[in-house]
Amino acid sequence: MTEGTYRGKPRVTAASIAVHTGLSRATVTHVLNGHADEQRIRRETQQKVLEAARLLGYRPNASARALHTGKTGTAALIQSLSAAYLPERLLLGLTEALSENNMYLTLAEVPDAVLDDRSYLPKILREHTVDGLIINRIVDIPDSFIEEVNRLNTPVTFLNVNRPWDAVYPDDFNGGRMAANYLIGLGHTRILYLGSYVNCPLHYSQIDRRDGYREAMFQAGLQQRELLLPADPPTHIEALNDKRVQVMRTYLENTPYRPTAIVAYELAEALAVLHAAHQLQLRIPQDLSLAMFHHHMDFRLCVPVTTFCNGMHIVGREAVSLLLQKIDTPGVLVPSRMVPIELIEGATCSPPTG
Amino acid sequence: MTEGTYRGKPRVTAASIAVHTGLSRATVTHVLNGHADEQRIRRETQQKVLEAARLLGYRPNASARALHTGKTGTAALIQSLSAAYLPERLLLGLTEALSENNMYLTLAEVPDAVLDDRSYLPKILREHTVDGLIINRIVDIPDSFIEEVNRLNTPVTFLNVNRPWDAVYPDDFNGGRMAANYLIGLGHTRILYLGSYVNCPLHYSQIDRRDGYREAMFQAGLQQRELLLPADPPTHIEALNDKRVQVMRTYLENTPYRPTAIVAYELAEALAVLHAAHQLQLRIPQDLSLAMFHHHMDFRLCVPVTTFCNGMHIVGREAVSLLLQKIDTPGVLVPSRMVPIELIEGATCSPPTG
DNA sequence: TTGAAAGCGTTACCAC
DNA sequence: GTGGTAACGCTTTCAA
Repeated sequence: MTEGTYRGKPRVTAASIAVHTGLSRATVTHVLNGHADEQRIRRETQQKVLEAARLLGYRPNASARALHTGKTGTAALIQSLSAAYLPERLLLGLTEALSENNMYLTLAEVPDAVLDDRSYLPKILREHTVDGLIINRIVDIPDSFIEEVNRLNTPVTFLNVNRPWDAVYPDDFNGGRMAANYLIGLGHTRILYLGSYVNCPLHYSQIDRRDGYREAMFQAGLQQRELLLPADPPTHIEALNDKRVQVMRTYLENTPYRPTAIVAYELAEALAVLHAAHQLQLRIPQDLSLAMFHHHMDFRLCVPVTTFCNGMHIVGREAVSLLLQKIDTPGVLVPSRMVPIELIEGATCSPPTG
Repeated sequence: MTEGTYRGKPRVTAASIAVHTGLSRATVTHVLNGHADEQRIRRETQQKVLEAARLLGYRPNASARALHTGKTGTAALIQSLSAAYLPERLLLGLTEALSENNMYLTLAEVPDAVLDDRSYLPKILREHTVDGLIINRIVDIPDSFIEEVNRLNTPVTFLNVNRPWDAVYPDDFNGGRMAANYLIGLGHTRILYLGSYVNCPLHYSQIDRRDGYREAMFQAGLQQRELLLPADPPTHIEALNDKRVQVMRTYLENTPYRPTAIVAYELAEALAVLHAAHQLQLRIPQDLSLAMFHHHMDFRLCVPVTTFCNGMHIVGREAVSLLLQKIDTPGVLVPSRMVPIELIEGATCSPPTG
């Protein structure tokens, strides 16, 4: 018996079609793969094959093809379970670009413990399942992990990490400069950079945005001011009396020469500003301008906060393009690509009054 | 030559190990698959095999295994490109549960156009690439699409859609009741249900939450009040003068016997309430209590809004469990599972004052 | 304990 | 134009 079964129904393979049409397997696959004309197969025969395929509900078996071609047609997105940064647009950019190349994205969350244990590799890396890996901003990737990955001989691209090779990430340094210069251009001189304390090693974006801000302020001959809010509230209870808003309010109340504009590292900091300002009856933007970094302009906030957008959609697409390049010509180091930050004007910035 | 090459380096297969150790292929795979003891293979031999595997950097080829077993070890998440609802916790629940069963999640976004064109099936459905499909809340799934999917003989689970079979979704009707009863329990009598107009067919959750609210109010002998905000602002310009907040404010200002509590359909509606209340100098919760539905308590808002949480993490896990069941015993209809809504108390609800 | 061999569904080369 | 056939890497049954 040459035909397997599935759920009681016969499994339809290329062979089934051959049997059904009375042709050979080769002829069938030639037609199915579009080599029909090249092989000068009769129109009539082609029709017969296609008709049979449709009739029988033939679906090619991807595993079999993969076994033969050596390509699975998938890329894996690897990220740490606890600290995943996966905005919808990033996901969209990745799947979209992969799909345009007839590939799929496979998700592989990695428990953090694994990253520390140098002897253990996650299953997706221990097997030969994907054509390439996209490693997404694993905080403080251990060298041992990178080493293991390199030994795999599988093409790898890094996402949202500022490595010199094989990475795609937003140009946050220039973003920081842009944000500061934008406010300077509006006439502000007392501009605060607002970040947060974190419990883990700094992400490059935390450094670069701030440094870009510093550079712009320096160039303009303005005094740099920086404030760090307490770390994000980890638990429910702490959220109830949000320390972060409190710190922000205290700062705005007590600082001599109160800033007239703020560059916020991310949405979380911007929200703290909005709340503190509300509590202090400071009007935005009349009394205080606010700009932030984020992956999109979030309309649901009801306040269109002027946003320096880190183009995650493009980051995703570029990452795929870089990965495909590495799959095509393996073994070469590709210079990293930076994606420009883009300003989306909102309603929270205006020239300083008074 | 029996060994293929990849990037100039020899490709390591089970055969390589056999050659390297001087054993047969079968012995090697027996050891590799843990059938060693069962096959009573010498300890010493086992060691030799494992050692060689480690040394050569052997990684089993998933395609080859899949070809033989008929299982690829992946499930596809199918969703419409435009209206994807993919909270992180849902994704986490899915990947987590799949990973516990040694499976992966493959993402397959489907352009909306495809859903309308009954003759066209997305690539992932046209091929035999995954063991099962998880179809996520595709707004208004056309019957023709369901029909096509059923013809595939591939196990399917639906997510966030209230179908009687093969679906997993939050119990939004009971959620609506819970929310209303919670506020009633606090002593409120003037409770508003707040939704939004939408441009597409209603999602079941929009109906069920409201109906649950209605039922609870009816049971308590209280008057039902409902307000629909204008549709979400689609463009930047419209966001600048947010109609939604305006409508909300007008309502709160002008309604006789202003509600003392509001049940909001989702975060977006809750934010409109928060902003309108601010503008009207209404204190929350003293002057106005607020509860909403969402997939988690969003701490970044700085206001811990009392949240009726739709347990997307569990929904994801249950969907996988249901899918696995369908993969194991194909062809049977499985009754859908509803996931209970869970209350997470915040700081926006209190007994009415005055 | 170990080895030989068949087969999974596709592809592609090489005869006819 | 068409039809054998080997190969991809793995699993599993059956002999030895």
